[in-house]
Amino acid sequence: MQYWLMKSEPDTFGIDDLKACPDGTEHWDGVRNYQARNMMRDQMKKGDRVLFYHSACKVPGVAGIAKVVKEAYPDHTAQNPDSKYYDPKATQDNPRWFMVDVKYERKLKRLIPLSELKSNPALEGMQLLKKGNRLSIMPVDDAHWQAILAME
DNA sequence: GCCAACGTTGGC
DNA sequence: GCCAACGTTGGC
Repeated sequence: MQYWLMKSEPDTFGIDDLKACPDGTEHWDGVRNYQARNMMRDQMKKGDRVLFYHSACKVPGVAGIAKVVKEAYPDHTAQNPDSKYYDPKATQDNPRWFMVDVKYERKLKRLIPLSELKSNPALEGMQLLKKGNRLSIMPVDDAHWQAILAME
């Protein structure tokens, strides 16, 4: 079992939006970065748990927990010319982009702001906190997972 | 294969 | 809205 962190912009799709989905489950479409895609496609397994992170908003931080309920399959939005995630290079034979399904588990008791994560010595070295980090999906160490939940 | 130009992410 | 960091594109 692996822990992950996945970023989403709450103005577009936040933890409450996931919660509101049928069965609390939604496909994680729109990943258009190769590193993130590879991790999602090759390493994310059913049952893995995910920190749902709110990015590009007033108070960025960890908002809740979700879990992977379906492993990677082609991201069909890449083949839809009307989608903002359309990629003309994606085809049926070579879908190029993938997604997983995640299911809402719970919101944290409070949103844990990035500023607090940064000042927690237990989280030193965490990928999220590294300068210039722009990956929307990244693995989280067991110890870091525990340390974050201890901040609730 | 190099690298400049450009686009995007995301914190502040 | 600014800007640093990074990824991608495309000319050469």
